[in-house]
Amino acid sequence: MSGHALLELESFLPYRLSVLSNTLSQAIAKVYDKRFDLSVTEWRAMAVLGYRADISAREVAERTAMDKVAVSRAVARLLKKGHIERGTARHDKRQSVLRLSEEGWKIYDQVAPLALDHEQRLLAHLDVEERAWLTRILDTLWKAELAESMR
Amino acid sequence: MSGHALLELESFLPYRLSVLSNTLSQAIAKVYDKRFDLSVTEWRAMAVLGYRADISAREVAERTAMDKVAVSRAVARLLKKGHIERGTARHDKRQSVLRLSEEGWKIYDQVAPLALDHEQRLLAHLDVEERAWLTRILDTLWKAELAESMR
DNA sequence: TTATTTTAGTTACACCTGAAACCAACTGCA
DNA sequence: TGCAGTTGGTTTCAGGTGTAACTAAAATAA
Repeated sequence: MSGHALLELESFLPYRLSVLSNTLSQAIAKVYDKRFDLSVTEWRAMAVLGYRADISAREVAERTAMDKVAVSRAVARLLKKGHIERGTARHDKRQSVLRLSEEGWKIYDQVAPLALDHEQRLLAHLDVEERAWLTRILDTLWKAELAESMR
Repeated sequence: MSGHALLELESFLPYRLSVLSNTLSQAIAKVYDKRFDLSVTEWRAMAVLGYRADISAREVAERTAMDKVAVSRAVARLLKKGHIERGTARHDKRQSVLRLSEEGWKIYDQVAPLALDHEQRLLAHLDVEERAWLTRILDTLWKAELAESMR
């Protein structure tokens, strides 16, 4: 009976997720930071634009779970580097229309395989059953946390 | 055949982990930030000190997976607020010896249950089997990533 | 039509962060 | 001893970040 709540960080779920995900993200980030001078936010923006082109900054924000300020800055940097191109939506002059430039695609085509590769090397440690559980569980937790955050 | 690697962010493991863990951490962080004026790093340091007292800053860094600069700053702020106390190790005058102050314990005793509560509410969405799988899988991934980072 | 509110995106501010340089104390080895 | 290298911890600097305030355009309402 210590009289204090027992919070062991090492087994506390939010902490474990955080450490794992940060280590993971940084490991991948380091690669494209050193080799391609891309920050995490920049790469995320490029990643969604590689998957779906001609979308607005707001939609990039939604799909990357970054806030619009972060996106605005990432977009500004990517424009300056020439990795993306920006137009204006015909039906709404406020909205931008973003897409990877030819240069951008060249970088995407190098970085995306690296990222996927890292993921595969990790997943290689899990068998089929575990992967299925993981996917399902992350999905459940994500929905739960979403609901939680709306309370 | 698009000719480009298919990287769908929504199903990319590092991305999913990152979004989930950030949302989760921030949700918890918001509580103790608003109510107790504690940053994530500060709370993490307090959490390990609540679990194991009289350890050095280096050991806090290890146990929180923060780097020593972050710990140094967190410790400085916690000292100023009076939440922790600092001594010097007898056998090594460079090392600090950190522990929660009485004030610090009072805060710990309020925050720790809140954090544990949030975790419980999340875990409530998983059944016993899923929790077991999650624990095992996170453990595996963590070890895999550690090995990966040493390559 | 005009007035009000909402939305897309940028800017300003104050804070937080990591990398590298730094200092002091310790260790290992000759 | 004494010198080289390592380690614990702090400081500095250059950027990144979130919040709030802002502008312009669009949607809504009167």
